[in-house]
Amino acid sequence: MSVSPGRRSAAPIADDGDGLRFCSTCAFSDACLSQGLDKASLAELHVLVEHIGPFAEGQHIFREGEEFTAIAAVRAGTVKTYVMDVDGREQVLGFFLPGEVIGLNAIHHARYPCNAVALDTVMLCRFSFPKMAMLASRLPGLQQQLFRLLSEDIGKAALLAGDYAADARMAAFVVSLSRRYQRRGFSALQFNLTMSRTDMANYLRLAAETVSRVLRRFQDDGLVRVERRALEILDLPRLDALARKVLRD
Amino acid sequence: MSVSPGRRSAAPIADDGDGLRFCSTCAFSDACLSQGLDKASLAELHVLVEHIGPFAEGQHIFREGEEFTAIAAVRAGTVKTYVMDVDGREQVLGFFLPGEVIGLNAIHHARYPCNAVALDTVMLCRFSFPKMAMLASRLPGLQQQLFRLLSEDIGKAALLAGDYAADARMAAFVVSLSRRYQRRGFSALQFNLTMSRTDMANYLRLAAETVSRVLRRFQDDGLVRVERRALEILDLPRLDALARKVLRD
DNA sequence: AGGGGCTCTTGATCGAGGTCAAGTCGGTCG
DNA sequence: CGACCGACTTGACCTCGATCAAGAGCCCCT
Repeated sequence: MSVSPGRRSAAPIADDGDGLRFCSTCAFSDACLSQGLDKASLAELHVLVEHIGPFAEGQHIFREGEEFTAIAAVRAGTVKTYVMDVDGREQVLGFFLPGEVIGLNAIHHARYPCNAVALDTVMLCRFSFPKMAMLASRLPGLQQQLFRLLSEDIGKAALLAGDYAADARMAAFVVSLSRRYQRRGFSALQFNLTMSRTDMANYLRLAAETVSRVLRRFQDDGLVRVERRALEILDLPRLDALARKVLRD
Repeated sequence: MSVSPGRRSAAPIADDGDGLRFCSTCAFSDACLSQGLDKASLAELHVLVEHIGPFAEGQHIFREGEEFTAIAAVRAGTVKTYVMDVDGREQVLGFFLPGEVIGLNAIHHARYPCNAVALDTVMLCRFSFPKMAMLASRLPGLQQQLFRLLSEDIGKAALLAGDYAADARMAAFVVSLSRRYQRRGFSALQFNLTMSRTDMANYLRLAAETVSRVLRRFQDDGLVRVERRALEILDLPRLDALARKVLRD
């Protein structure tokens, strides 16, 4: 990606006797790229991995307009992507948790169309995209997985586009985080909001004050317990119901 | 796609002496799939094309939940994609003009996540996706083009997500249509709105009344001339300026 | 400890756009 | 031709969330 990475290291491959296995340091974070691949393919994919980081809070991973060279899976921490409005206001496009892939929207113009910044200490698995594409030509499973990831992001982006009430947006956001953490093996009911209220507000297209008020109301209604950045979900079903309009599962 | 297509025909390939050429009946509509491909690749791609249609106004091309088998390039007419809200309200996701590709967001779940309906008489070029993916393995140019198309749609979807004023949304919509028509060789300054005010409103997340009022204001300000579905752009620069917040070029 | 930043919260007011209601226009059908 | 029906327009009012303003809590720093 850009100039900023801390350290780099080749990815070690562990052999557990049964054959090649994913290296423990990035096993779960690669999951979304490697789902459905056989061991031989995994090994080939693994050669492409470059572990980079740590990025400190506030450090940029790439910036709008930079040449696109690689996609990256988040291994640890949270990445925020955003663009700057014509009048200098930040527009948050998304938050990427461990296991999720950043940079997919850069393929089209061969330039990153947005900025990506670390919200806390971030570790990444970097994949050269040209090399990845070449490999995908030989590995149908990998190609398919890339198509799937890209296609998934189209839907995700459309999610926030609706004109939902502030409650529905907020609930959907919380439920989405919960599910994504759960999928990666974290607690679904207790986690930290790694982003500021302002970031959440920018993402949800609400004012920061509204985020505050809605969270307050959620707490008063016994849906969640919020204290600073720590969030506990107390009534997931009711939260789900609120989020349903947006998430449409 | 689903059960409804009218006629089907194999795609004829014309030889202009200089070698294989795209058949005239779908030359431009395939453009976005075929950009950057050499002649040999084009010929291979062409074998996959199935011309289907015409679909009459109101006829569905696919429906939410149906098994995903193919993507399709619009050859003529306009396709609207939409989903139904929990409380039965239509949410318009997009309009697809000649040359644009529908079905890309279905790859992920192997099911169409939305409905697609013809707004007027629609002709399509249908491509079996499994076959297309296989071919893409052999033709790096095609694979790249598919990645690009998918990546492009991620950005497009994010476009509407911002919290823009009604004017900006409307202007961006008109400018976007203008550019897309122009790219396909149609007039950039005079075209028909093939969708109803309600559809536009649903797409732009506005009330139909607001769409009416904004168009009225645009006309009073000398930006456009609207009469029923016919639209003429009178002051593109000023319209561009209004749209800028949204389109960010 | 005591500032001096922040992030976040809470309250008061305002406005863009939604909603409701009533009309107008154009097209279609008996 | 006239009645009807749908798409569209226009006006009056109201609501949700933005904005403005002020205060509370937390953290870092000397």
